[in-house]
Amino acid sequence: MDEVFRALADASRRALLDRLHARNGQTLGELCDGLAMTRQAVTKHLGILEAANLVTTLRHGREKLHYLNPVPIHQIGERWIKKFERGKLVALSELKRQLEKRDE
Amino acid sequence: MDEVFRALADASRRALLDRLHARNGQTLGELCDGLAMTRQAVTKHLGILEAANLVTTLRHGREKLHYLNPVPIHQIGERWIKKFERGKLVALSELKRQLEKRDE
DNA sequence: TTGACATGCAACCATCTGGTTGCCTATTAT
DNA sequence: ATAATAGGCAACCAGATGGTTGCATGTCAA
Repeated sequence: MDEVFRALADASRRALLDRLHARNGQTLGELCDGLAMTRQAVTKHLGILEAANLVTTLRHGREKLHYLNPVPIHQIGERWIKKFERGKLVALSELKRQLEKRDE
Repeated sequence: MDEVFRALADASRRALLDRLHARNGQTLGELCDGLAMTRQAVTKHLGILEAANLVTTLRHGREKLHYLNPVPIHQIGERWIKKFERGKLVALSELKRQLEKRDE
């Protein structure tokens, strides 16, 4: 879980996930295209995404195909984001209450 | 948006958010209780959470009260997580398809 | 008013991170 | 066979990060 959050904390990596979301199964070379980064930097990012189980790879000859695995993202949504959804209005009203009693 | 992801990338900070979710409006001292960290470390974490707009503070005399703001978390859910929800089954079936044509 | 309490500020430190360069290996096409 | 292509490995580097310690400031209570 921590690995997923960490992996998502970098904008370059989120961009890579976006690219795979747009077109799944891209090679390393394809994923490098147009990025202001070395291939090795991209390799490292993909390694981190893979370690977080957000990307799965598949060797096909000399090419390495990358596939997005959205399950961990979904889990974060379920196990983490949703927990804070319900509290939204409650929290705001409580803050309002506190602000109002500021000058007591 | 990037700041929010960054802020959430640390387990200590997520724990602080959890604490505030459990009981909103805690002072710095209260938030430090039971944590294996200096007060200053906690201060820094709270500063990062505040910069990401995940926490709002309110001075009350010599105390500083901390309030959770779940809106950015909600936004991540809306703008980011949901995008990958729909693709889940699609991606899996596509991966399956690729795996099957592996030995062509 | 003076001491205790809650927090703020700044310097310092080790380690992690994102990136680079240089070279090596494996596969494909001519 | 050989050259070009796709990718892997390892060392190195600057700057960010998470943490510490020491001291200063502001506020409340006796």
